Amino acid sequence: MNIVSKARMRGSPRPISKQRLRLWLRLLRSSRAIESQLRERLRTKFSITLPQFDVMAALARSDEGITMTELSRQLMVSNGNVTGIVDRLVAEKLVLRQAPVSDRRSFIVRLTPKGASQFSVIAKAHEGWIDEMLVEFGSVEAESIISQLDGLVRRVRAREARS
Amino acid sequence: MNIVSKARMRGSPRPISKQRLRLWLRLLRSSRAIESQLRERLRTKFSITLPQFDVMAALARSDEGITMTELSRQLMVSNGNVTGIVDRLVAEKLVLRQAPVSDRRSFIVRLTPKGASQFSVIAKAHEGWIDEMLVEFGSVEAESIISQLDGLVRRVRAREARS
DNA sequence: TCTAAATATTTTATGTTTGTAATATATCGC
DNA sequence: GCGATATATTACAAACATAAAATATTTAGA
Repeated sequence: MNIVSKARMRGSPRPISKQRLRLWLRLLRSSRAIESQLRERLRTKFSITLPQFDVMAALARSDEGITMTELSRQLMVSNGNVTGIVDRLVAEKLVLRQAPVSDRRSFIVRLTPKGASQFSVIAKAHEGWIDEMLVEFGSVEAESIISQLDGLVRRVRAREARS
Repeated sequence: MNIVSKARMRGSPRPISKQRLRLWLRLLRSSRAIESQLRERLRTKFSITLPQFDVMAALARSDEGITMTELSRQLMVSNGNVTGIVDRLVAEKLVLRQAPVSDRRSFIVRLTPKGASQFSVIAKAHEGWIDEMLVEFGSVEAESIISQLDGLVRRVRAREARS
């Protein structure tokens, strides 16, 4: 019998399910805190929204560009949604849609040269902001939490597929 | 000199700033994965949105109700936004606005009896879902991550105040 | 004390992002 | 070719952010 079960038997006010709930609330609060910082800085320093930056980051990872569906999958955002974000980036001439010859249903989205060069500047600043905000996390801690969160996401996705 | 700096000197492909960036991306991905699960379950099982649930949860923590501004602060959501969410909850008769005698600028928002009783049912299910999703986190791990995330939020808030 | 400026609280206005559902078009399997 | 599937867009409503406006309170100064 572990410490937690013993604690519950003694009527402790902190059963494991409450602790997990607290963990979730902290996870949520941290994400929101970081997101709102990023959002504000991207807006004031670079006049771009966070979702738009996220799209550009996904595109920057592959030279040939990626499809709308793949974009939606990577950003964990509905596909109907990606359309609007890409539309605005296209209007700014930061990305472009290419019709691939193989499949006329889909579009390949790519960074324009202008988009790529702007992105590299913004990404550098972005990395610096994150580095500052997460400065208390050392290498070992970071890797440990990363692997735990990966496990969490796998579990949630499996659950999702089941339902 | 620590391991990380040594690794950087040898030209390692994983400097600490990249690790922190990865940590941030995992944090974001996990939150989104959990959020989308919660959102879907709240919608299908209880016909309520996640933000509406969040508001009810904040209200449930204090019997006397709280002001719009306090609600906005706790949810980390803009105040202009809370108005709409509360409006919808008022329309459903789950919460009500009360004008306090002391300060006629503000409103106290409270759960109605109907809201309180519905919330307690939903909250129970919610806690179970979280418990399942975070099942891989034990008590010690959870507390450790919680305290690290608390530190992170403090740091981000301090940074925010400075700028 | 009394009034004007500063501050606080909320709502409204506008635009972007989000989700779900429905639709249009293209591809694939049979 | 035809039905099932895949890809993207459109339609609609909720949620979000920022900024401005409306109202109430507090503070400071004459």
